[in-house]
Amino acid sequence: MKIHVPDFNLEATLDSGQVFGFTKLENRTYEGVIRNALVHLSQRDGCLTVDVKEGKLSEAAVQNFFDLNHNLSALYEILGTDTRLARAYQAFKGLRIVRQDPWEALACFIISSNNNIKRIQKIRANLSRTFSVSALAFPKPEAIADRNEEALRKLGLGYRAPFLLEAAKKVARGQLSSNQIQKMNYTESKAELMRFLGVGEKVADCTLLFGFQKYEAFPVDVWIHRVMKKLYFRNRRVSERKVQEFSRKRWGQAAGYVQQYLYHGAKSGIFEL
DNA sequence: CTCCAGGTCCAGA
DNA sequence: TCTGGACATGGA
Repeated sequence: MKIHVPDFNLEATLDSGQVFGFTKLENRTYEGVIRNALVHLSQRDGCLTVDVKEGKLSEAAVQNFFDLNHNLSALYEILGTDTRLARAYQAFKGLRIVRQDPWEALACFIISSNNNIKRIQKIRANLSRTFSVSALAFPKPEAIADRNEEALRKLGLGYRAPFLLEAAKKVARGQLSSNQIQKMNYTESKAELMRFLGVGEKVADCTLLFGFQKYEAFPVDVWIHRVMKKLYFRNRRVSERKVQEFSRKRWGQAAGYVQQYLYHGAKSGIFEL
């Protein structure tokens, strides 16, 4: 399958820490799962090649997964007119926020707390290999809910094992209905997610942004804290809470996208932290 | 050995 | 409301 993508950056999208299930193979090809289909992905200029290895996948599903129908002109207006953000715009134009499965987003970001990307990817792979029907697909909540804490600890979950187990049970039981969250506004849905043990502000924001397309969410992790402190607070001491309030007020419905460009920029070194 | 990683929880001001 | 320390695990 070949898709014309005039405004898309596959590498920035998959390498910016929003998904943990894609691995880079040789010659800039990515392997991963989109809506239960195993795919290989590569991009040459304005053409995205989707090689479906297993399962079925429509072009519309790919468009949906990569948020390709989202007009980013409002975002580009912000990035292009703020001199502090211009570098991220130049470097990553076409980076899009993937529409992940909500349960996978919740689970992976529970795992992400006080952890590093390599280990998050590894733990996710361990979960898929051990509990899922197909090797690279993220396991259903039921498949994890049936296990015990010790089984999860063996996969490297550490002290997060009970968090993931409880989350899986609640979701499997239908206590986190995606439809329900989808209908709630940002504040309500965030409070609902934060009822889960192991889900604080940051994990809730990531889940809402990456799993529920609540674009006003602005996850503040150590990198965002650092880069925002430098760019907008003259390197003066500022709390995560203040950074979040400032950013959500300044960027509104584009906050989540701005955050993703800032995060990838901070980690790539373009802001010289 | 110490420090850190897309934080969160808990206790004590 | 805000701050400091503990927390599994593994790599640097």
